[in-house]
Amino acid sequence: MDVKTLCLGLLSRGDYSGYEIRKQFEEGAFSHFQDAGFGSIYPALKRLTEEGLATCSAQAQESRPDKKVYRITPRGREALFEAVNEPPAPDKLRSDFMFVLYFADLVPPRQLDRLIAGRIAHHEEVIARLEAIDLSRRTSEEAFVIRYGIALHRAARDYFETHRHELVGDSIRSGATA
Amino acid sequence: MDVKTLCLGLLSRGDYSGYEIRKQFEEGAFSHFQDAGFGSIYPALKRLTEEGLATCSAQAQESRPDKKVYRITPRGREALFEAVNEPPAPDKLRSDFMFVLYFADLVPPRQLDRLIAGRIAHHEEVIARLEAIDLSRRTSEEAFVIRYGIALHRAARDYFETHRHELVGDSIRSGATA
DNA sequence: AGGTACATGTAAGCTGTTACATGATTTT
DNA sequence: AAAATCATGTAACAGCTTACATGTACCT
Repeated sequence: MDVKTLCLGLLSRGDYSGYEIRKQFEEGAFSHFQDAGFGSIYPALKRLTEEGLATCSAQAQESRPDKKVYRITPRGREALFEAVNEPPAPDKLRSDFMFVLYFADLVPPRQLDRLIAGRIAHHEEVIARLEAIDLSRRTSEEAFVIRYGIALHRAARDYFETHRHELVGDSIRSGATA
Repeated sequence: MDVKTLCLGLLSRGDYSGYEIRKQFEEGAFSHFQDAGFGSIYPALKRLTEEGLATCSAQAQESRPDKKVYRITPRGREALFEAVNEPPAPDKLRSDFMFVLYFADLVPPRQLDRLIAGRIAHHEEVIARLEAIDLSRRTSEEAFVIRYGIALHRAARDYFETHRHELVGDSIRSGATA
């Protein structure tokens, strides 16, 4: 799924500027399974407009660049319909963190401990962010996906809390603290 | 983490050919958090050799191309050490499947039901594959990562089994089957 | 005085994917 | 007879990331 389709999806639920779209990728309901930065969002919105899948209206603002608000067109909705009815490509996960853990014997115990603490904190953050979303204002599909995110991040957090001692516990207790 | 470093990691646990490395990405302990195809593995191994991080010995085989077996060098081990002691980049997950679910109202209920059934089956497959790994032959770090994979895929499977009715249950029961 | 949030965009570069090229052996 | 497995590699392409370019307003 390219960034173009991702943007189209967001626009199907409301009118947004590129800046707002990026914020949704960063903080919104999508944030736990998709990502995109300015460098891919702006060109994507441009192409969406060129292809007639969205329209753009520039809103003049004082002492700021024009805010360009995009709106999905009927043809854009068709394109989104077709995209979600295609068999989805397999998930792609790339976790440098897990790679590091796989070779955790090469990492000093202290650093490893900090790393895992940071990971747990990160999961807590994501959980808090997703829990803060008011589900009563969302479609049941959206709520399903958001709750999935919460469930998965909780599972990850719980795993680390329960098993972290298997990685760092012993090394910390023996001489490493000297 | 680029494919070069990923290959270096695998080579730190044994000598392998490009073909075998790909199999490990596909089926091995890594498979649930990293991925790479031939098109990136072969060039990566070539560069590893050029940079003196691995050596390559071609083993002649009858009626097959030479099998090129790579072995990590001491400098390769140093490079791996440095890589895993760098702060890891944040995880990157791209899930077209979750995107589709987010807009599941656009998908016919039957198709949605099949999609979710397939997803559950996929999680079962990954769980079975990871459970088949003999942990007694692995380092505790590797076992930790493998068990993490099992835990996460179980959580995902359980979520779908418990909540799938929220997405498709009602639509299936009402007129859609006509 | 400095950092963050608002606001958009381009260009170069890096990386990875897909398709192509080749060919024998083993399994179904 | 077809499909999968073994086995390596290149070239073109697509896509995303990073850095650059610009500037105001508000908060600390």
